[in-house]
Amino acid sequence: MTRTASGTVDTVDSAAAARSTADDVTRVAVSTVIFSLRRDEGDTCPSVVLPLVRRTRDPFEGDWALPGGWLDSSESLDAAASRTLAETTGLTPSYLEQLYAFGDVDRSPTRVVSIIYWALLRPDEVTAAVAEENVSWFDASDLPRLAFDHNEIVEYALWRLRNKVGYSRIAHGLLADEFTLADLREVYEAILGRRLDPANFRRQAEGSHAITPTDRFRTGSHRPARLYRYDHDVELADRGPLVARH
Amino acid sequence: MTRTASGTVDTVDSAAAARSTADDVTRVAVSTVIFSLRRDEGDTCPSVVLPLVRRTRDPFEGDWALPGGWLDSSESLDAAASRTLAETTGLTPSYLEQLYAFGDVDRSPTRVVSIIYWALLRPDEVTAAVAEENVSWFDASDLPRLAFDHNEIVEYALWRLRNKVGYSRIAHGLLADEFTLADLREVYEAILGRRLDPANFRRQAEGSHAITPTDRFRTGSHRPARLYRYDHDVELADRGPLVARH
DNA sequence: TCAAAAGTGTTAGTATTACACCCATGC
DNA sequence: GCATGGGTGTAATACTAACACTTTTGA
Repeated sequence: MTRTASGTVDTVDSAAAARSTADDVTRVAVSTVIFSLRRDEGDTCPSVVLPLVRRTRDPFEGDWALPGGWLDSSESLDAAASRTLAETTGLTPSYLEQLYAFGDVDRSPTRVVSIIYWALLRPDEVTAAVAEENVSWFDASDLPRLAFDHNEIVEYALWRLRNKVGYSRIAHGLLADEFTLADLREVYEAILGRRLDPANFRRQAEGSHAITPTDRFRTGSHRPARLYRYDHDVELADRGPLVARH
Repeated sequence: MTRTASGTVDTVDSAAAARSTADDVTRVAVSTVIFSLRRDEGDTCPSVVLPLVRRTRDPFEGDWALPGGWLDSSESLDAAASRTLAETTGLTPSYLEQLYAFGDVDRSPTRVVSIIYWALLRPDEVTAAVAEENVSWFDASDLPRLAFDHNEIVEYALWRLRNKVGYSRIAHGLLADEFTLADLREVYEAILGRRLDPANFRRQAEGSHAITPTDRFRTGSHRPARLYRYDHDVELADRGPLVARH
């Protein structure tokens, strides 16, 4: 059994073999940008927040970084994202999707290719992480200087989030099972950074057939608001052929 | 060779076993799905085609696979995609973008994480590859069984292409510098797989401010058609913050 | 009763679609 | 001339945005 070629074509095998001296190996890391929403006391609208981990060793010791870890040779990329996420933050997000592979030569002192995922957390899923050591939540629009190229990565993840909220149903990943239309609208407003007309938003949401009204209401300070839940038939279906792989 | 998984211990020879610690390292490959359009003789509309490379050794010897190669430790992912593409096919596409990272454990006999790119070729860029050995062009809708998980990868790339053509200007990457509106429309029709109204398409294209009319015409069998070219100011700007990195 | 959020109605503007029609050229 | 694709006009429809208005609750 020849152990040389496997990835793609083999016309470059000899060159690759010559290069693959032990410490020349490029390692593969997996990290995740986790988004959630937090509403500050008596605030106009919630803001996008994400958890970061303080580095305890070089390089970038003391700096904040995305949660992650090394890819284990016996697990898939998706599994590595879930595992490293749980290990570093204790979180198990409801929504997890690959974002991009970053592999510039100088993005780390040693050669590291990082497969980045992004995740969404419902408000009830957030509790786990607040107790963890070395984990802290930051406002996405007000980040410190992060380790490696992680500032750039978060910017890209935010761009994807804002884009995807326009044509997909990912707001689901940031809401509890039951929610009012105002809750849903606030998710969109927080991500898009602008107010939306309640009347028009209601019509769009109801017309999309992505949500179904329940017969329950949330009572509160004013007129009770009807609670809705997502149609599970409609969710996803915007990630293409890849979702069928699991 | 029909060896499937790497787990059958009794069939592994001693040399391979001796290397098995080194093989615990996951290697990184880079491959590319290259799309172009080909119009068959007297045909209704062009079809999407892509070049594949025949494997000359195990695993999947004799099968067709995506062009690619190993990531060199001294080059970025983008550079590796360009380099391996040129080495295996002689092509230098005008459009090249990362697609997805595939890393399931059993996608190859040895552990390989493949960073997949996708590319678009203008008709004038195609010539280089037809002369290469072991390279052949296939209709995207009629592929043979490919090596590894490359069938799945091509499906995903096609999905991305069809999606992106809806909100982006990537048709640019499949056309020569100057083109008629019928040329442009045919690109969309080939990718989307349906006919478009010429009148409405014209208005949309002209109203998008992505193209500018020249004062030249293409003369042919009927009334001459005005030639257009793309506004270079407008192109791209749909890949988010990542494009600024080069 | 009043403030405020829930929810409904209406209208203007804009984009999409379908299709009728004229124009210019090669044969 | 006439067939064919290039190019223009137009009406119907659907979607979007703006905003006036009614309803229902807690205080």
